[in-house]
Amino acid sequence: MQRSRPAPPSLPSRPTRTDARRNYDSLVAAADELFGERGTDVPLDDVVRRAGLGSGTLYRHFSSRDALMAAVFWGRIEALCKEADRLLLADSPVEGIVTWLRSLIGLTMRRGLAAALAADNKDGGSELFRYCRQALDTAATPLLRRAKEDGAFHPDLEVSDLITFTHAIAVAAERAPDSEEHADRLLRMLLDGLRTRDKPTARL
Amino acid sequence: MQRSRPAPPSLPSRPTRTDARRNYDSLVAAADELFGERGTDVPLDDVVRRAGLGSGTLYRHFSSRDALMAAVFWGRIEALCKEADRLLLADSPVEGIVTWLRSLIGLTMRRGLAAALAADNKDGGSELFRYCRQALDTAATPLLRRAKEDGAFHPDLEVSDLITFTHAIAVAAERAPDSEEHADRLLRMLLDGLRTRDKPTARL
DNA sequence: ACCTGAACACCGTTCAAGT
DNA sequence: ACCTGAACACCGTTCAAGT
Repeated sequence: MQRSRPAPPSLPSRPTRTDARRNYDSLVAAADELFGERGTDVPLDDVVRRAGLGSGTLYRHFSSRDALMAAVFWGRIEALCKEADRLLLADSPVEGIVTWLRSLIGLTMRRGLAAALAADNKDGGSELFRYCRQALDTAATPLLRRAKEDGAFHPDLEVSDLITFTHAIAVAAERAPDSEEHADRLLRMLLDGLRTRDKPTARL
Repeated sequence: MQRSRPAPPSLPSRPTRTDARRNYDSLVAAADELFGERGTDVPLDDVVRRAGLGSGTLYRHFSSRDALMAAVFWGRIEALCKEADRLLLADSPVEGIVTWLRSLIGLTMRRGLAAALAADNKDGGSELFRYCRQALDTAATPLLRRAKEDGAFHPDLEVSDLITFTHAIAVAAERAPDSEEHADRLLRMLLDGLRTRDKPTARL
């Protein structure tokens, strides 16, 4: 049950040499800051400049913008996957997965992460993002299965589709002033159905 | 009831001079082809080259890539808006809007249009895309209102959210081999709820 | 008025020289 | 081993010269 999760295919590992590791960390820290301030499409040159390094150093450690993004976000994604494991022990299967979906939205909303992960669907997406998606899918699978076994979710629902919808919520709520509440409202509607339940009083 | 829909704020109008109009049309045609073949992020230089023109001509007619995309897609979006008007006369309010949502997915799936419209949420989005979104919102509003009056949709549901979810479906189904069916399945689940209905047999 | 294409700017990426 | 920064490539955008 404690099987370790493998690292992404090409996630650059932290170097061992002291100066190299310091540079690596500076780059990740600078990128984290700038991604937050100005979005994940900030010029890499600015990341390099804030880290006080040469541009070649960035490419030594990160083969692409995606690799840098993965290094910045991977820690948080991993934490989210661990949370999924913990939530398997929740009293209510439904509460377990809903709590997790809220956490997912909390991570992806802002920062443009949701849009990046959602857009990654297309074949052109990078290997690293596909790996992030897959890690989230894998983590959520037992949560969803448990909820299905409880009869609480549509049997045809696939994890990847559930997460895709969740990304849509994050993207949509991102612009709203009360993004938290807006996201919650959308999540509730998504789970309960945009159509009202068939009640005796409603026709059809 | 026949109120005319205003043109987008900066949608470039077709020039009157014969040679200019021919160039304009060549650019739109070339862009339409290349967007279909290689995605909407194809280099503008290639569009210019296929049209057999100078690069300055493109910028004379289209102030940005978005303006070009708008010119390419605006006709189809307008047609979709008109379809919404027609569907207001459908026998069943629910069928009316569901049919329209299917058409919307049909337009946005492939071509990366769904991703572009969805990503446009963020403030950085262009004025033209915001206009496209708004045109779709405006067209769908009476359809949704009618369905709500019929008691078929959640009263809290906003048009923009419904369309956002629909974009998510288009993005998600785009990669699937059987995209049409996949999209249909997701749409059905979205409307009916990802959670199963509360049945006497299911607990909670 | 409109068109052309060379020139410019921006940014990602590489690589020779240096530590 | 790793770092630097100049050099290169790509692509969007402008503009002087031409019709």
